[in-house]
Amino acid sequence: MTDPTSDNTRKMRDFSRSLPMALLRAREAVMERFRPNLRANDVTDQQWRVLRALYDHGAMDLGDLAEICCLLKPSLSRIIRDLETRNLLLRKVDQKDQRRSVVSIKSGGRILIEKVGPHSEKRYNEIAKQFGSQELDDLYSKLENLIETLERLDNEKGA
Amino acid sequence: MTDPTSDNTRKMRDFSRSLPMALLRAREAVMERFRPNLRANDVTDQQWRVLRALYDHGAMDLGDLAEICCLLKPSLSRIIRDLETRNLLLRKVDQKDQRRSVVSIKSGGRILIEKVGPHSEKRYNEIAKQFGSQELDDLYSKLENLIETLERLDNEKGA
DNA sequence: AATTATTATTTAACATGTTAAATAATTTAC
DNA sequence: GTAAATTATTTAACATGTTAAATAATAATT
Repeated sequence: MTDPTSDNTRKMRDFSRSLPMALLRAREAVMERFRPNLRANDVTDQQWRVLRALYDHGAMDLGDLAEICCLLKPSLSRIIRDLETRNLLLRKVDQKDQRRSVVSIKSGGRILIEKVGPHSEKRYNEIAKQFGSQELDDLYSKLENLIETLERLDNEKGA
Repeated sequence: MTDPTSDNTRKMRDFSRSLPMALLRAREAVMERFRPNLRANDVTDQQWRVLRALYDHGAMDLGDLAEICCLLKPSLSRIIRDLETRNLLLRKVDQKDQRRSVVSIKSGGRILIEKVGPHSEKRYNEIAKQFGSQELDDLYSKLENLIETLERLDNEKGA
């Protein structure tokens, strides 16, 4: 019974059939299509998310930005410092609450988004074509449902 | 036209409606359920994947392990070093090809898996109950389809 | 058989993930 | 109004992600 492949009578789901792994693999498979374009323009995935969120939604404090970008605050803190140095965004202290920093995208950042974005759109359309727009929309909405279900559960317990 | 929220006539999909973001959020929402149990037993997500893969699939070389665990080789290299130190796995040089290292789980690792695994199963069942087993299976299979579609495309181009 | 190309893994360097603790401003309670 | 609790952000320390380059062993060429 020392052979690790020997039957352990399935008390647990097989590793390769796990939801977190499937989500991770799917994301990697998708991002593989977008990364070359990002890297060619000297932005990481996370830097892109930050700039894109500010471009789409306007100025925001760091807490909201972290939430929207799905980044932890310490990570965001470093990323903002870097992007500010590169003159892609502007940061100022909120005068109504001086704990808060509010950041907004600058023209350099906008130019970058408008250069990189359309290329990403093309890649997205390729994916939609191969996988099927219907299927893609359906997948997207199932993901949203899952997220909502899980977050609702959290809030009930947390309350 | 300096207001960043002003209409930019949708040349690009809105940031928050992006597939990579949805996949990321979904994964985070799910992992939130599993992490406390992992952390309480001193394993990171990635260390868990490695041990779990070896537990389920038996001894493997590092290349295959990286592939299965969805880890880059430099990351895996460090993780293996750490887990070996903690005596959770065994590593030896493949005598037929001395470039390769073959790793296998040790009894300490098995004990850990068998301690942590069942708890994770419970969490998984909670998710299935709330979201619906049907829905969950369907989501899972759509993810698999997406992964396959994208990887098939890669291989055609790469060839 | 020696040279070259390829393959498996590691090292190096820097960006990000993650947790806990530190800072500093604001709010609550007293 | 001041001490204590709360909130926003940063720092610190270590694990991992990511890319490029180094190492070392094998395979392919000649």
